[in-house]
Amino acid sequence: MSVSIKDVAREAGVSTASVSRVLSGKPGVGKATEKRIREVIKQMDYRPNLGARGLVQQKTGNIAVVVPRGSFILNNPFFSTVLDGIAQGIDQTDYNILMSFTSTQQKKLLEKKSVDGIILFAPRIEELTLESLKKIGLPIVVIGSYVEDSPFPCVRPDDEDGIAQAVQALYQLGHRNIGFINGPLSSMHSINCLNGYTKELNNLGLDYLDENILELDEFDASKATNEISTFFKEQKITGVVCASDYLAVGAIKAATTVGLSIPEDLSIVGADDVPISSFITPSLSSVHVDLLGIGKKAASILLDMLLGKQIENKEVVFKMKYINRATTSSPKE
Amino acid sequence: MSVSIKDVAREAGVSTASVSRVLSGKPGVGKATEKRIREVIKQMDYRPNLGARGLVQQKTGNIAVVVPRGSFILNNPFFSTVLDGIAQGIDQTDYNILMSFTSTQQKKLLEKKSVDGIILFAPRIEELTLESLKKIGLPIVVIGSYVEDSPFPCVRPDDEDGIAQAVQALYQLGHRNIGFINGPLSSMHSINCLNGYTKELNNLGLDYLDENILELDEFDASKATNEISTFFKEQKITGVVCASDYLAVGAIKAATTVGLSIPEDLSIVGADDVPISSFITPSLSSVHVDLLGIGKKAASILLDMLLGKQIENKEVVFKMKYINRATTSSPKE
DNA sequence: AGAGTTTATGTGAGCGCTTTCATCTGTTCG
DNA sequence: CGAACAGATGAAAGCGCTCACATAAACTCT
Repeated sequence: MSVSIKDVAREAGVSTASVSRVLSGKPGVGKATEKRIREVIKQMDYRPNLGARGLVQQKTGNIAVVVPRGSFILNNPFFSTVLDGIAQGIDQTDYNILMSFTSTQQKKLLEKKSVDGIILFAPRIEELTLESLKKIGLPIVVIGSYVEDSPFPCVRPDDEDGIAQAVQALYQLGHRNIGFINGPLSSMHSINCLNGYTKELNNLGLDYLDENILELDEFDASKATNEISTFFKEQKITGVVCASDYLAVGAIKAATTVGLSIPEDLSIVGADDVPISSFITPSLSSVHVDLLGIGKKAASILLDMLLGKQIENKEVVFKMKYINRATTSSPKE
Repeated sequence: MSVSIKDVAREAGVSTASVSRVLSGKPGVGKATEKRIREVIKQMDYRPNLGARGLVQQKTGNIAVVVPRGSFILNNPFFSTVLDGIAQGIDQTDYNILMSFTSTQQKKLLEKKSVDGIILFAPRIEELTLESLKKIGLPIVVIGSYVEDSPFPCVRPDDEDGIAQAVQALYQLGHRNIGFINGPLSSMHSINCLNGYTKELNNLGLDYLDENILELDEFDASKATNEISTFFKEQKITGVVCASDYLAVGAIKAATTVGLSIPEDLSIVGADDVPISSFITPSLSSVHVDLLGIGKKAASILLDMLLGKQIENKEVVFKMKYINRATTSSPKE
């Protein structure tokens, strides 16, 4: 049995109330008493039991970060960078991050009362999910997918504009036949990217060709190298933009496989500008977005909600910016 | 105010004790009563308050995963893959993962009573840390760095043997002048790697040359490309093994920068075989280890400790295995 | 100096739950 | 048919903490 507030109180010759006051920095304790209490606390190595505190204060001190199941997302730097941002965002608070991986664990968390709020990584939110989320009755911030009538604030990159920038960048380099490798349209991100691609094509007066688009089942291109290879063989595109850096890395590999050299034969642009992108060979042209900032923002919104503040912006969109690196160049004559 | 066990009890016309019994699957509740209680629970959408339960049961239901501060580690696939393993390991239990980033947050977690056990990612454990860890008095499993007299079980890859395998692989390809790019020797991992390198050189009857070794300040080679470039320019090595895949990616970039082509002019081997390694261009030869397994094992050990079981193996070492890919070949004549 | 005010401290209830113990009912069996 | 027992249920204590309230002590001001 570890030392409790009672033990400290007894040892210091005061009531538990006074100890509690010192602990939570509340006023109403004499200088001398406070000093003595602090000494006893340190000397006895006393640590407050958060569960008990939570019980009376009606909060847990935890916020859940829930991510879709599967090693893919965990390994995805998009996720880890945003998570890092979240961590930084709550660093100065008393909150802890409770990780939750959907499927089994989501239930655990959400079917019990163990968090005060939730940050949800969601590629997409369906009606059904939305309903059950509402039922939870906790502050929720969504990262990634804005849903029209969602009551939950959302923070996400401006994918649509990002992809548009990528298309435009290729156009300005002289490309006229620009392909697009997308993730599954079941994800909002893919939908936004596709919109960006289509719109910008339109803006530039380029033809939209179905065969220039490859839609993969997953964002993890490692499984799709073959598909991408085939895609490249059949197309006469000179540049391709990808809905994520992961996809772009897969594209590089596939292109190499079919004997295309980059960027001479094919220009490739990624999206999200994950840290390693600038770093692989050849370094990847991509569309940068402040992932760390997204995490921080999500955290700060949730924190505000937890404080009961009214959230003005239901949707915070982070601007993206094209970064030119070594996978892009003007097309060969 | 949300619905509590009392509300359920009242609604079902029983005592809270019975509801509690049903909840925790304890015997002693009649068939009919149980059914009624379950219905009421569902109908009222009742969820037990874990904090309150923890209070009486003297546990929190959380285990902490503490990682060193800094985006690097978070972005490191080594970490995320192991974390995934941990998550899988506790998936079937009632435990939740509380993330903790050292510096600020470690304190939060450890200076309060909010977890039952800890999984600690530690590049190295110093005397001082060891002492304070002991004081915590919680079950702790360390990932990464075994310390001689540590009372805590440790699970880690067999870096020493892994690097040795890499050196040997290069040797068998015909390399006789084999370099080594290491992380900071402040980390046990680096020390083990260095040992493996040195020993294997010795085994093979190769000369150990100080100038063939580059020791970087960080494991994040993105910042060290220059250093690596310089290193390559000055050396006449034909092959180099790196203490991690990240370092290897940096080495590829650096080599390219100084005009070395891979693997013709220089063979490169990584370590840890992180998912993306097989995937970059050229695909990276590396030393594979079951990172997911490491995570699972760490979780299962901690779970055992939490159950009060005696841990037999204070140290679990995962075998590594060299994987030959595209960054290695026989040296040019 | 006495009423009023501030400041320091203690008391005790109660947060939502589990668990021990007592009670009550119905069975079994000699 | 009554003792003995097993199973179902409830009453109540208490986990460690906070907080509203009561009390006591020390000032302030006219």
